[in-house]
Amino acid sequence: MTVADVYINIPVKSIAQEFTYILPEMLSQVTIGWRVFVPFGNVRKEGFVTCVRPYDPTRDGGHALKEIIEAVDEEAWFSPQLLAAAQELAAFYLCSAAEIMRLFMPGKSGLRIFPVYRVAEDADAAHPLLADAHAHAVYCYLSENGARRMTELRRALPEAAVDEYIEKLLRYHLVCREYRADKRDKALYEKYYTAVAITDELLVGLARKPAQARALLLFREREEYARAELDEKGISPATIKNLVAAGLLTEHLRRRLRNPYGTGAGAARADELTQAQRAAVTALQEGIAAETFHGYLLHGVTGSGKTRVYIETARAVRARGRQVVVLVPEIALTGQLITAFQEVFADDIVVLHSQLSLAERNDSIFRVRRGDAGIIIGARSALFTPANDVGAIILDEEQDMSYKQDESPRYHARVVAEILARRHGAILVLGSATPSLESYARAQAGELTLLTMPERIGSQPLPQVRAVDMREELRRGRRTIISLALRELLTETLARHEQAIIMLNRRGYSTFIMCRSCGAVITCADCGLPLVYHANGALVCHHCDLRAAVPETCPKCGSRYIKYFGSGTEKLEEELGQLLPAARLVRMDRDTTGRKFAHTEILTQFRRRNFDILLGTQMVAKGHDLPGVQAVGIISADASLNLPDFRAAERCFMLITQTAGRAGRHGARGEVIVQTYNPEHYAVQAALRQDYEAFYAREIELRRELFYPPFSRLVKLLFHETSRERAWGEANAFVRAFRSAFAKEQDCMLIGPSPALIERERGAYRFIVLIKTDGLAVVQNFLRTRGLHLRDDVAIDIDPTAIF
DNA sequence: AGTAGTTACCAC
DNA sequence: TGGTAACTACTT
Repeated sequence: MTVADVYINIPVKSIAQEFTYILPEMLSQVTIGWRVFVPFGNVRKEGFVTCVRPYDPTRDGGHALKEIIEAVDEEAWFSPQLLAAAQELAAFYLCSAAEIMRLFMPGKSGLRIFPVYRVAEDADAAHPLLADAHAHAVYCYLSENGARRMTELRRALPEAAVDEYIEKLLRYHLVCREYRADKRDKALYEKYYTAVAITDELLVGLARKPAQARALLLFREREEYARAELDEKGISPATIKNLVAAGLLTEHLRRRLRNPYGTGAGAARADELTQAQRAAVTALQEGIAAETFHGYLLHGVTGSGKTRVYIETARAVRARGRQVVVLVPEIALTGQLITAFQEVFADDIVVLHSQLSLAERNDSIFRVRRGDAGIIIGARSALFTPANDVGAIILDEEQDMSYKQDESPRYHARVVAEILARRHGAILVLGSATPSLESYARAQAGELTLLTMPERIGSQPLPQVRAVDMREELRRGRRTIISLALRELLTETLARHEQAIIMLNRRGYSTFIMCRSCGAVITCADCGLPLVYHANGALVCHHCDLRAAVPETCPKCGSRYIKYFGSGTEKLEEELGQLLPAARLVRMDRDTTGRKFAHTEILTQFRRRNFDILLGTQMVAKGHDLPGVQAVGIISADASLNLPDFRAAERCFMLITQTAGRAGRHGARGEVIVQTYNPEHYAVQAALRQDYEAFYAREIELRRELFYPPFSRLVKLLFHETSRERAWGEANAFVRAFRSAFAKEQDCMLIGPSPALIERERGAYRFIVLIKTDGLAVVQNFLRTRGLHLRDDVAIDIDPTAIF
């Protein structure tokens, strides 16, 4: 007898283990990496096969084994390498393997599992419950029609309170519930037609069937038509049907792949590579030829042409027949990358990100698996394409914090990319104008090969960056968001018919509202964060999206002196409108980009010069190529400097440098104004000079002194419980255990427990314990042995981006 | 996650 | 005593 070890596709810690099933002979094709349909408890679930082996009585004899019901696909979903990578990731992030494997399929599961109800075999038709008219109606419907879904029952018996009576019928075992599954991958098929040889004789024979003759004539011009094409040409379905019946046309089914991005021209106009680009490409080509893992850090200033290097990398990988994954931090950035790649690779590209529909993602994956497309472009989820022979993984803007997923499993795309690249024997290319400290330190240490592109293409100068000291503005009595200098720059820019970007990293109108009498800030009832006032009149919690009305009186002291403080993008938009009434403004923040492709629309409109000023949160700063922009204003890049976060300076430096990089990429030298309350801060200073090395040199010393990454790795533990005391107690119990186990280790520091910034969430109190270590594996093992990863009240975050 | 079985507590 | 809500154990 053969058995299979299976992970159940349920993202729950307490069943993060393999379950053994009998593999029936019918399913002998099933091996490692297949998706299967299995009974689990009283339900049926999707599972992933991790091992197929002979029955072993000592191991499997302890309990009765159930049989695998079905295979989900016609082939394995996971190659052995991908399965191994998933297991390695699960071990690293201390989550269940199923949680990682779910990432590899659109919609987290290949099956839609639903219950159906049917009359039980041994049902007692004389049961007293059936005296009830409703119960009887439901029972009769099921005995006449067989197993039926709840939705159908509700529709068929609207009077009968079906939900309630099904519950009762189940309880008395008159009806039973079973589970069926549908494949969620709904392939789209199109009908195609081909004709037999069309002779004149044949057409004469059809003289009395003019519609059929007309249809057949079409096939003299072309061999094959799709159903829709015939439809367009006015051939009726009946005519087609008759021709098929007469054997004159043959019908074929072909899978149609949805492709929301269309296909590109493939008309590559190849500009000469710059010297720096050539050097980088040559080094990368060597790595590609070796077909073993090697990591590169491509450090190129904004406008140095990193995209071109990615394209040449992809070209070299494709020449060897291997696949390429190209990641950008946000869906909004896929657009321009796709355009650039389509010029070279035409339809050898698939796009994958979470905003596509399930069907579109499934079709994209199908194209990759069939080998129709070798270049996968997308946001971090595109890493989890079941591609079997990847030669290069490229992360653009590798420093971007959105590469970290902030819900479970809390993976970082950079870590996942490296693990996958090692398994595939692929190269890893991390590209950035402002590399993360972690990556730059690794490059310095020789773990990654550093490729530098210090100049913009065509010797275009970097923009000129000036600081405006906002304390000075205030002293001169100017209280507006826009400083005098920025206002002048904008006026000049508009007069020259050029475009400008203004970045203010807070959305909404006023960022908090406070009582003037008692100083109480109005906070979110659910999570305790200050509520943000929006121009539509609502108070919004930017964490949990709770909406509230502005209170008439202070909830604490009852006074009526409630005032608005702080400025967000909405107020900025209003002020700009008053300051520059002729300017055409467009705002881009989370509130204006809710819809699918809204980002792209705004940016396209702006590129077409339908607007003069693009204002928004940090999303305006991210890598968009906007040729008309000569001026950039950064309203308060240093607001984050006050946060209790060791990455505050890094964030500030990167935000200024990245935003400034949008200015003057084509033609004249751009101008940037940075409004700041901390003009002498080293991060601001270095950003003004756009001097990455200077910033790095200063920052890395601070990190060394404080034992923060890259000198340590962080593990964040979040203890959450409905009872504040229990949460606090559990956190402290862990701290005691940790301290006694690691008493002698100097390379392991523990901070906390301390209340989380979001003190409450969904009714739970939250405490944070932060571990700094240079022996990450030892800490991971400690957590595993103590079973922390199986506890429902503890969330483990390896390499957290936010530590509060 | 989802279920079935158990316990606790209310109404009568 | 019955009926429900809250809690717990378990899934191969």
